[in-house]
Amino acid sequence: MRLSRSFLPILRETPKEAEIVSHRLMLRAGLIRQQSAGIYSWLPLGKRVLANIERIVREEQDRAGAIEVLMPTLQSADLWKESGRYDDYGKEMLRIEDRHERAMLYGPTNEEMITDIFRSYVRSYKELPLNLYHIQWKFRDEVRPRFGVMRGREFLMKDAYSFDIDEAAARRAYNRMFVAYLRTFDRLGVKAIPMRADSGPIGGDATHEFIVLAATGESAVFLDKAALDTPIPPADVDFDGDLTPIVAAWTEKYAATEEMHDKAVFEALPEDQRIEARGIEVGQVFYFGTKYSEPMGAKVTGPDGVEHAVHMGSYGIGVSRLVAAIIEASHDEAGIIWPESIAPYRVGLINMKAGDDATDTVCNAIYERLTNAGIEVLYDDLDQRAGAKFATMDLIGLPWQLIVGPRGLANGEVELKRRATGERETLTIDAAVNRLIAG
RNA sequence: CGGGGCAUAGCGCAGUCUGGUAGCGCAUCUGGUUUGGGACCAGAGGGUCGCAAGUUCGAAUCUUGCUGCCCCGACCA
Repeated sequence: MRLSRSFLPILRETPKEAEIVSHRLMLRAGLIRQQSAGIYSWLPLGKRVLANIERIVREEQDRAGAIEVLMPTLQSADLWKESGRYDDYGKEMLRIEDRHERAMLYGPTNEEMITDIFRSYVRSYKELPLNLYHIQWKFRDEVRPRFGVMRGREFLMKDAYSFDIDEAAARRAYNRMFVAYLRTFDRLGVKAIPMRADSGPIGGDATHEFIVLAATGESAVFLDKAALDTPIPPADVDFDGDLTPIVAAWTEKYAATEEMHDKAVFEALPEDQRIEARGIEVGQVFYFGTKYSEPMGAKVTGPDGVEHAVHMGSYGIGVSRLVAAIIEASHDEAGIIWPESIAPYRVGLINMKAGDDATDTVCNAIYERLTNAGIEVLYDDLDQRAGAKFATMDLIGLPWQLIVGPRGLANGEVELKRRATGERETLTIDAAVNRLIAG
């Protein structure tokens, strides 16, 4: 994409409403625009990041055997009356009336709807296990939305729902999502640690929150340092096999949110192994048994010829929140530092003297070669001063900057800068292009 | 939902106390000089001062009501 033809409204000054760094940077780098409290438009650069996160989430869900669907944002109140949550949910649920005065709502989550889909079609245990997910906008009318998309009212979430014949099978489904989440967050370039979370009446280890450590995180967390070095399962992990050793490797190390914190256990750890930090919840996995299948009549016939209410779990990833969480965990004074996997473009090509025939020609050639090689390039072809170009490129945080100017071209050279480290290397044009193509 | 704060040009702000022609910086546009870390000079455009009512000869400024937004807390992906 040529900068001259794109829409990248960057801000030099920080709008005053933005308090935390991710929010400031998202506004300044032109990722989002606030439309109302907790409600945002996604501008081109932000949209690309969101799409990249979605892509990785989707790949890992698919790998783990989950199947994508798409449910609507607006739901009928009837289903929620069946589960009893229409009255329980409270003011967080945005209630709407249509022209026929039917009670509707903007979905804050989809357990009821997915359970309805399931019960409409599935009759036999032979069709299990089943895990359906979608990536869709949710609305929760938060009392106090804040920190930009970190706690918005409208947010993009991946939510998966598993259906199994019994608790043992549901545990396996839980483990599949647990492992998928480890891989997903790792690929997104963040360290998200699964932590024991408050599971309400169900008890046990039926739920984990995946938390990214960041100073501006909303919750206090406590963990064993060893959790940070626990290996991430490989891409060829066998989701049909026994995943309990992987899950156990993570869950046996101490890691808990404030609500679940057990001081005695934590302090039994050697002092240099204890980490007290703050974190951002980016995902949660939850086993809740027959909480919805029972009241909503989602049953299958088992091998015993008897109908069983299915055991369910739900698994969420805050896709839009992740954008903010990743920035919180990866930025510096100058701006965002995108992990390669989700960067809106991999390379920022900077033409130091737009309008100069020689530099224009070289830039165009490089742009074409990289683009043809499938590399996403944002080409800064604007006629601006060097300082402004560097500042913009640092702000939007593309992993690589390829700097092309008359000074270097005199020797047939360009400069390649790594955003994360600031390292610069002077290379021939070919060497630089090949380096980027080689990855 | 309790407490606090803010609302003036696209963005950041001054002016409000003490009523009297709406200002500054950045951004934008034009011309020129510049050109490797947010240039300089000259000129220009851009505002129902959040909305409504009131007080007054006169309201950004005083009064009342409303709305929007932000922060702290309680609550939550």
